Amino acid sequence: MSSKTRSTASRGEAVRSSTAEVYDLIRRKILEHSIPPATKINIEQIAKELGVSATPVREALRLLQGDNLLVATSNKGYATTPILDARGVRDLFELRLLIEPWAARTAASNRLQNPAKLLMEEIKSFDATSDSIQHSMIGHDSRFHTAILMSTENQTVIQAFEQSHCHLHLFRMFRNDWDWKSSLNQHRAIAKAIANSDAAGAEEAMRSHLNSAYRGFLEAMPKDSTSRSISKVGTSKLIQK
Amino acid sequence: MSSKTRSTASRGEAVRSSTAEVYDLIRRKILEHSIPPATKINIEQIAKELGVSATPVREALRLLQGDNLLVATSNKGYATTPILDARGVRDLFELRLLIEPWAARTAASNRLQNPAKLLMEEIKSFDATSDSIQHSMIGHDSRFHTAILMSTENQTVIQAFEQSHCHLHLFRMFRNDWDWKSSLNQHRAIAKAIANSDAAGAEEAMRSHLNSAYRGFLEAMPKDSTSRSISKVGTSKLIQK
DNA sequence: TTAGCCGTTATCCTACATTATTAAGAGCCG
DNA sequence: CGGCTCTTAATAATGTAGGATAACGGCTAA
Repeated sequence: MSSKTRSTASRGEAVRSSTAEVYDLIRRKILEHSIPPATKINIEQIAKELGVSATPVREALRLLQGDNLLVATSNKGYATTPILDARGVRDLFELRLLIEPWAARTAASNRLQNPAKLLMEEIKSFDATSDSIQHSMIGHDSRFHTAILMSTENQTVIQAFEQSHCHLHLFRMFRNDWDWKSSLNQHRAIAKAIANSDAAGAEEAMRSHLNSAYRGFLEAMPKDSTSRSISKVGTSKLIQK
Repeated sequence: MSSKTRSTASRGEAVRSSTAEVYDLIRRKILEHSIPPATKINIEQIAKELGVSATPVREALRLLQGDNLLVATSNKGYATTPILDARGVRDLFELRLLIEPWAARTAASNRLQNPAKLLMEEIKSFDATSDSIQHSMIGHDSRFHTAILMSTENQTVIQAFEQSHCHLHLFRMFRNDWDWKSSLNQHRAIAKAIANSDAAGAEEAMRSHLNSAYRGFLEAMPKDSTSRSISKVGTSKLIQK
């Protein structure tokens, strides 16, 4: 309580509310996979670790529930979303096949803000950093597909796609025996078609890329569907500044 | 034998929390157009009228914010989403053109749960009730398109589409000079193609229907884009049991 | 082993305090 | 006298603290 932490910070820096701070932190933790799927979230614990009351934490959790990043159960609290089952993967790729080939076509047709340069740089920068394949591959994949989608500048479609959190869910089922070299080649083909303003080629390259990825995930899927329980996080710090 | 209102209601009826109750009510109010667009929401007022504290109201509003039904501004509160501008309408119809023709095709291919019968009944029941064109037409339109989408049974796509709240936004710009007879005929064509399991025909009928609707909305759009202010609701009861 | 009781824990809600925004009015200058 | 700014009070959002209720886990006893 020494100097006023909150009042009159009106020097341009936005006064970030407690709720927004908690929201950003937990959202980041989930998307960075610091919190495993189907993990219970303890309100008090987060409140204590962040030094805030329970109410802003609860509001942040409600926001994350609306974002499809948490599921809430009455009188039981919140948990991260579970691993996708076979049907969920199928539904997700069906959505991707509806949106992303169109996005690639649109990107190729966009001569003013053609994202090809950005895509090439993204592909190049991936080759360099290859320490942890899982993180770097999904990270690259996410940035690559997002860049194409963004270039459409259709906020409605972008929002509809992002709320599916496809890269979060796919990361969770990622196997180390993934054929990432093949994926990278497909990315190159897509980027080249976009660079050449080859709309039909970009659309088709994206479609075949998604089909190939779907087949890969199907093969890697566990056959048993008995992983439904909510695991409780132990004494480990769930949130750390 | 205690007459506690909340405890031991375990006769199958779910014990609905205050937050869920507030959420359902306000959500319904918005989707039923009882609350105009760009209208400020007063927390205390709702809390008082529902006889609950402010906290569950705030949680419900956060959920609605996550649903894209409210927008929040720091230290200023919540308001319903504003009227779509020309770009918003364009983005929205682009999303519809990505999803709905596919949904119509899928519905036509679905021989087990073909929704044609349901669609025909929906069209028939519309002809009867024609007192308030605006409500009945958009209501019918919403049910018709939703039924087709639902028959795909793809929860991911359904969710992505519904979070756009297209019928809410389109209702708000609806004009009474709308050519609803033409729309109804297009619905008949779509339903017939689905009934005949004509996948290509259903897809094309839906596409041309959406194109036609988009042109209609473009013509009806106000040319000035100066309606940006947030109107405050007066002394009228915003929420009524 | 299993059913039932009981203490613990965490969620959920209420009540209150604090902070920020908004609107109205007084004072000042042109 | 009119318009502007600054001040101030009312209003509403945001955060804290604590109590009531439901779920969970371990215990005892049949």
